[in-house]
Amino acid sequence: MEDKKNPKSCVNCSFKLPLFNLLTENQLEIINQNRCEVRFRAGETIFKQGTVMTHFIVITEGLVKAYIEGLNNSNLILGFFRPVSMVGGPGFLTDYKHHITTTAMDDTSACFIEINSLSNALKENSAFSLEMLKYLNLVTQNHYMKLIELTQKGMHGRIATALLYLYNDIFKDGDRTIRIKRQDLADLTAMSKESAIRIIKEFKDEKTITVEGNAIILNDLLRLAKISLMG
Amino acid sequence: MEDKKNPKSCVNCSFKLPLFNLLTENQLEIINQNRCEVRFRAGETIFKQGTVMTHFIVITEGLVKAYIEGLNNSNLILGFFRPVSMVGGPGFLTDYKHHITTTAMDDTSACFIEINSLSNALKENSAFSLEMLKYLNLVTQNHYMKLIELTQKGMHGRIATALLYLYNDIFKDGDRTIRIKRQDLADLTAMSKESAIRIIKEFKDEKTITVEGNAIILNDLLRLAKISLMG
DNA sequence: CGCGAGCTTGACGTTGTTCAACTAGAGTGG
DNA sequence: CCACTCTAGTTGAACAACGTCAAGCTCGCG
Repeated sequence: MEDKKNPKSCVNCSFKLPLFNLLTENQLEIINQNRCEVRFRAGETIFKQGTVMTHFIVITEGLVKAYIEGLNNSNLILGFFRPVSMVGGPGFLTDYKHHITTTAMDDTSACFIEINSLSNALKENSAFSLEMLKYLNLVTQNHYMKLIELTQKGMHGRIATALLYLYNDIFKDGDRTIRIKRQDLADLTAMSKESAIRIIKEFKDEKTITVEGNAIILNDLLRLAKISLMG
Repeated sequence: MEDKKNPKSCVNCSFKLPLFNLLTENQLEIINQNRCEVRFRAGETIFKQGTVMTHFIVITEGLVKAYIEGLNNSNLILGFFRPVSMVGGPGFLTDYKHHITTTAMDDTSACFIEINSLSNALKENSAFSLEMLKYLNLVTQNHYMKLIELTQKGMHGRIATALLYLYNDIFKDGDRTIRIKRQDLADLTAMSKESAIRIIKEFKDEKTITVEGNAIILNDLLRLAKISLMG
């Protein structure tokens, strides 16, 4: 972890989320004075479930995994985040604790926004807080989908959905390659690592995907979509 | 369904949620002018997943079931609601669609609050919108718990948790009796009706509960809590 | 070279679903 | 009053889905 000088202010930040364009220069300046930027190496924990929530985090570089630490040391991955994403948490305005853990998957930069300056901005700026409400509602829609996905689909469908999610939202850089560890794929789809491996092998044997170590190439997106719908 | 006269205004409503005490008399009056109260008979649908979301609903009487209509005609019950509860939905400020279906379990009264008057109040009143953010975050905490519950526990644990939820939150009227249909218990715990029946029978055989038709008496709360933690 | 982390595989047991049949009770119409 | 029907509950047997355990593998790295 390395602290960065603050060459730029939130006011003219090039990583600014659209959401923050609703703030006045003055409001941004106050947020700017109460933030810091931190770099994480791959594998490091950014914040941990159960700890006190003092900051909102905005990912400005790298790749982050967000997961719930559940029962018997098994995790449920809620999703991955690329720049520029806000990673808050439902502790805000409630118990001010983190309810999830986030770790860096690649070397990652995150902007830590102090929570009080954020809630002040929300109090002062109603357009901003309505956008925040909208954001939370989108998150909730995702949770609904995830609940149905994980409770009503078989393993093939869940893996197919996960692969398409990773392809569409996380590794959307032109080619059809995604990179993920087997354990992470299992934690994303709520199954055992061995089961995830077996499904991946089936997809490989039927040429739907090609596997090269941690890289998975999606050959047949249509077939994956079909399996995802109900496999 | 029977329309009620409007003898009272939101301003002095006795069913008002604490949240709404943050509004000024004027703001409440505007909401009052754009609301209506509707009675539903047991079994009737209050609003249905997929339809346009024009109103927020506040339950003032009765009992309501909220569920996601998932795959293959199977539902996932998110929870039950007693007066006084707000039942919104993540369509607010996003796609303005209902993402869940709600039905009346008993004869039920609901206050329909027009969405524009609500979002105007949110725009004007920052304390109100911060409380709304808080409310949404609490809902999200619940979704996290539900995700872990449904993906990481066995059937015994899920049924025990469901029984305790119904006892603590929905049927908290002194005695230890809850009332629920087997199919609803299955939809609440993401299992088949037959499986729910079998677990209930096991609990009955070991005297943890007593069953009389749709009524279930929880004899051994401690044991249920233990099973709920990891059964 | 040896070590450790992640990957892979097979055998096996458990968990949970499906299907089909049967039961009980509540309403309905003759 | 009796058939009839509909819904909800119940049960067992067969089956499928999924997890666990144990072993062996690969590969990068010190």
